[in-house]
Amino acid sequence: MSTKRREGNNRRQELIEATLNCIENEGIQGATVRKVADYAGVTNGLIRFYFSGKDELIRAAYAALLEQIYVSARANIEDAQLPVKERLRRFIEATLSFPIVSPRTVLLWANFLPLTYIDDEMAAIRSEGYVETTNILQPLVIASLAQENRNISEEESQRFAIKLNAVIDGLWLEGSMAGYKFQNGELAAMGVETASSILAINLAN
Amino acid sequence: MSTKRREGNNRRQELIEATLNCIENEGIQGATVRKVADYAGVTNGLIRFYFSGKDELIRAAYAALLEQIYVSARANIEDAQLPVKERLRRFIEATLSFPIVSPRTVLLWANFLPLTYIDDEMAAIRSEGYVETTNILQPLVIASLAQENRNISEEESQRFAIKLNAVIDGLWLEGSMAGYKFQNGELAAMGVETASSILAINLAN
DNA sequence: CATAAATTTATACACTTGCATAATAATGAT
DNA sequence: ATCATTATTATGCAAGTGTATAAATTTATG
Repeated sequence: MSTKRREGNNRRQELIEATLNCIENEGIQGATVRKVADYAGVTNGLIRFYFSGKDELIRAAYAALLEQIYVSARANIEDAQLPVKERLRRFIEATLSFPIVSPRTVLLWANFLPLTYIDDEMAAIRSEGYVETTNILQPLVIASLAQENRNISEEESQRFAIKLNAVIDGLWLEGSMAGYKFQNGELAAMGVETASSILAINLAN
Repeated sequence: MSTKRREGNNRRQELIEATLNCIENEGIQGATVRKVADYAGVTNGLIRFYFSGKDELIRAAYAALLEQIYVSARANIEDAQLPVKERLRRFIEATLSFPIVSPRTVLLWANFLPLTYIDDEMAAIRSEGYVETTNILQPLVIASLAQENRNISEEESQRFAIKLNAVIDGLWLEGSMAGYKFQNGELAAMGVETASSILAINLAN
């Protein structure tokens, strides 16, 4: 009676990846259901079998993109054993390295961003992850400065977090769009340098 | 024989503004020739009278947006009489204030950006202005540091410019997308603060 | 194997898209 | 005022859009 799911069936995930590839290459305008189906090597009707419609497909692709970014950003900082300054440094380095730094990521990000101002559900997907990311930096800042006996107010730590976040975002943009300017690891090093200047602390290893 | 242009005829500029308004509200997908015509209060056929096609309209709108941004960014820094540090400070402040900092500007920027990866002519429009902007910061950095008897290499000044540009871009994004977080002038002040930290110089007035 | 369920394709439809073209209105020159 | 030029609308069309539906195929299960 109970219908078993066929194993190895990852069509849904394949369609999501095809959507991201299609948007990367053709833009959000060019990402029609037929072209997405082409990218996935199936016919367009199949999309309606796995998704209620194009809107749900786009939303799922956006959520998947943000998830991929968050996973990459948090890589190597989960280890609670690490010194906080090292965790902060690793977070900056991960965010300023491949695959977050890439034309693909920034292109997908730019293509989806306007949709979050038009579609409430897209806005919700964005804000979910936004809170998550914001809450990473501020505690690391507070802890890193506390290690140097610098106790700062809640407001100060928030401003530090905003500044660090801005540097990271800006370097991410530049590195993604003009990657030829930077050698391997140079962008991440500049991020750590700048963060050190802002916090008046030495984050380099 | 010579056909005089009717005075007060700014239809072309109106259509460009209508395009920007339409993209801001409906996204690049929603910006069809018919909707743009609606925004301008004319019928869709008229667009083909002033533009060879939709592509040319979009390109003209993008060029107009960039021009508006550059004009705002360069406001108040042209005066060669001003001390260089003040010019640098004013550039940062202008870039981190309305109208550059606004949901509209960041939305339009994000909507156009992907097109510059698909359409070569759009790419050309972007790179024209890109060079212009990049060449503002670096000379100001060199001159500002020289005033403090700090002579730096070409490479160093370039890295400083990239860092400053990153901070400005990142704060611009944050301020445009989460403007409720900042009081009047707070964002610009944070930009000047951060730039001061990066350059190890006092830019505040 | 036989049969039902799950998956995929094929086809059609109503609607939107950019663009072309002709008709109409407004303006300028003589 | 008349006429040519400029500006604007009205209408139509071929191609592309998302979606619905039924047919066909593959897979799982007895």
